[in-house]
Amino acid sequence: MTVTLADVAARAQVSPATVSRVLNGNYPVAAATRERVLRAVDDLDYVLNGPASALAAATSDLVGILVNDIADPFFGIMAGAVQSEIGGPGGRAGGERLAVVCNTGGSSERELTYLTLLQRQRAAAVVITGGAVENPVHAEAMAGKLRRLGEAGTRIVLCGRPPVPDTGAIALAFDNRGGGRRLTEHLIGLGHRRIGYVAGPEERTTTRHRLEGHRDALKEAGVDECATVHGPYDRRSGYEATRELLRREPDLTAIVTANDTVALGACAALREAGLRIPEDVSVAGFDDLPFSVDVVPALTTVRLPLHEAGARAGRIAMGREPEPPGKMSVIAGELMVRGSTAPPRK
Amino acid sequence: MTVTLADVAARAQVSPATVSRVLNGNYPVAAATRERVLRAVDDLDYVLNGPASALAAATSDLVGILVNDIADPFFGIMAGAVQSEIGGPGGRAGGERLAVVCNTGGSSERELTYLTLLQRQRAAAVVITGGAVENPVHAEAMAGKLRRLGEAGTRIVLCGRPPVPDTGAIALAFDNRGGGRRLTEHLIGLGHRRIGYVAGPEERTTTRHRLEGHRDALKEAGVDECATVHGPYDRRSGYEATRELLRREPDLTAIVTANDTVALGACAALREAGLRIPEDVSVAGFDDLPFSVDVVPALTTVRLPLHEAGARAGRIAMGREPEPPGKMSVIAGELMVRGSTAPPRK
DNA sequence: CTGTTAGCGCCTTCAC
DNA sequence: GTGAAGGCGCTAACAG
Repeated sequence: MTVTLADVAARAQVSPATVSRVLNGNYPVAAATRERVLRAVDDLDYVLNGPASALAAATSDLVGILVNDIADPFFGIMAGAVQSEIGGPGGRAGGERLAVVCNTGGSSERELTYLTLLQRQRAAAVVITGGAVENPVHAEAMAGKLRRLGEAGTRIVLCGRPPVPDTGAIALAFDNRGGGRRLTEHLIGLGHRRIGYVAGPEERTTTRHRLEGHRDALKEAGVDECATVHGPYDRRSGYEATRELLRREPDLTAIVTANDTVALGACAALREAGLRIPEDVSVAGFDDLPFSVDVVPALTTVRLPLHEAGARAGRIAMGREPEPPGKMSVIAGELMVRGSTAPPRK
Repeated sequence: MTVTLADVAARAQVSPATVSRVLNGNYPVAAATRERVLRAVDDLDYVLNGPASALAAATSDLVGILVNDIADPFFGIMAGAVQSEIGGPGGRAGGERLAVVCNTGGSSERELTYLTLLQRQRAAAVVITGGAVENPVHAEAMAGKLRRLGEAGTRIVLCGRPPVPDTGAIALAFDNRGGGRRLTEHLIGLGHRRIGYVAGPEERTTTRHRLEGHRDALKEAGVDECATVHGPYDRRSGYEATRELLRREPDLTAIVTANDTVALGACAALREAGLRIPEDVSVAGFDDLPFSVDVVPALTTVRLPLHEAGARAGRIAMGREPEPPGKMSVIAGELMVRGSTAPPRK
């Protein structure tokens, strides 16, 4: 059968409690005894039973990370950063915590389901990345779930979405509105007046805030809004939405997109239509994913410090960094002007 | 305090055993009773205690996924695919299994550490993605660890690395050698004779196999090997290695790289040196990541069916797809000829 | 510093 | 179809 802590205790001629203390290192144990125990562990190839200790100690070494899509670098970068900060000393027996990555696909039901699953695991913490779905019913359910998780002792950090009041969750929000605004201001500054917009899916905070920033900039400059098309945050959506935009507004001179991935699709559609970037049409993205500097022309975009934000979320989740005042912090984006935007042709 | 199964039982006026049976659905229970139990669960907002059931049942709902770097789409795509196949009916109480993603950073020690951690969690299965480190000591340790994991009932699937004999692990290996060979054959066919190679880190199966394929093609065509530089699988390495190559072999007409990400760095270095792609120098990648079709010129590369491979690994890990004969299957890559390669200038 | 004693919350034979 | 009882493997007070 599988070797247990009792077997180790027997071989080391100590009590099970002592073995437990050695393994968890949270208690003074004589050096000689520790040696003996460690040797026994080694001899027997003993591996602690995680569920058993989690049950007895009422905590676990699991940290949940909710993402829309782990294959998307936007989320992959944040997840990796969270992960890099949750290990190290501090946890039980070795201090290594494990990251449970949950792909929600952007569905609010799956989000809730995964939170329940993590609650079931008695996760030590949960980091929720990406924007939220804006729907009163779901928001209500979400708030309740977060509250219960928090009461059960799970620390919750939102990374890239607005706070959820009265839940105890810490929020690190990106300044999507400000970024969207600066992007469009940049275009207007170059002389563009007909600016198409490929937005993300509706009913999502990220989509709304970026779009609002865009509209703020237009309004302030007294420029009329051109066409806006919504779609998922993927390349294909950028491609199709751009074709649609070109159909509806043949005279546009610039396109702002929901994010860099969408921008890639937009560029492909423009080229296919025989339009040059940026000579005929300027294109702007959002996020500044790693590939964005390598496409030709390099993409003008808003850099979001995804790695830093994820790392910070991880540290806060582990209690290794103080919570921001008011349990909320806004992370700014940085406008990156590159080759994909230029003044419009006369 | 936290509500337990006993509380639910009391409220539904049944025994704890019955509640357990309803929740796990593995046992006949009268419809009326089930109703009552379910209502009580709802009323009390009861959430099963995962560690407790894992302890009692000696199994868990966790599936481990080892990756080098989750922020790299190569791994993100596979991890997402695995994840999409491990849910659904079959597990305990709801059937949802959780994916524990472990970033090894390519370190063999961390790989071993994570396997131990997953063993501790009594993971139902483990999928190990990416190439292996080729080092006798580590290989030995690895084989032992996999064997013990297997004996403890954890199913193991290797996705993208060669088999480890006598461990019971299933292997889905990519045909890196064949892909590398076809890529170089393509270049030779275009007329290239001075082909530089930016390889991945040494002592890794992926690196070695791709390089061997390259050399096989050279030898068969009677073409001398030009320079080869090793480095990590990242953009920066491609950039630096390419500068090094240009210094050592100014007359090269093509560069083959370890993967698409490295190819991006190579392209940047070439452009910086005032060289046009593909007019002055052809560039080829490997993997066919999503962005590779969007860079300009689009990258000639070898497409690996990452999503399909990951999904299959997930299904095999869950016992939902029969094991390949001989516990091993080779997955072919497909040569994608695009704009980044062309005949050399005369 | 170390041993003893109770559980942690659930599942699973075994009877009814 | 349902209840009763024991134990999964470990930890956390208490004593000493």
